Amino acid sequence: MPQVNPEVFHAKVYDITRLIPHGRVTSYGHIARLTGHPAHSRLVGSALKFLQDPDVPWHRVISSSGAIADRGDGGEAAARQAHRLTQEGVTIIHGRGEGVTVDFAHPNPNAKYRINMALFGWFPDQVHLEGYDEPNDEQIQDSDSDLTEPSDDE
DNA sequence: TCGGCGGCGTACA
DNA sequence: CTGTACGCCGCCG
Repeated sequence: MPQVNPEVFHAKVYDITRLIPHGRVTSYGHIARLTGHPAHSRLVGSALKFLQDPDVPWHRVISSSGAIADRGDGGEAAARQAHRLTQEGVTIIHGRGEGVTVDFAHPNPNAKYRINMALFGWFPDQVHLEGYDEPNDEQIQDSDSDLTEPSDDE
């Protein structure tokens, strides 16, 4: 397994996220798999967290359980995410039934938003990324040819 | 060096 | 269904 190149990994996460179709959702874990690092699901969330590029539809990435991840901020972030998805036509299951009107302006901290993954899930086995050698492989080539140097300078 | 802590995921009770 | 326990791995104190 190649080491994780943070910059490449983040770039891949953003590129893959950009490929999620309008009105569909996928999971952190699936994006991690598509980057070639299936065990880095948490890093996917981390990458999306400090995301600033408005061109990346971060709101289309949810937990594999179909629930919108709770950021522990009083439910505001999750509410925003649910709201944006609603605007895309994604049905948010809120509480006891589908199509329940949600007051996104006053999110309930205990509110949990779920999505029917069978309907809106987008889980391609593979995606084509431009600018990378191989979809599932980022071979560390000459980028770090400093192996002649022992790591004593750090 | 160590120990928590994540926009997680899976397995079980 | 909910709650707990781990594994995961980079980051930060």
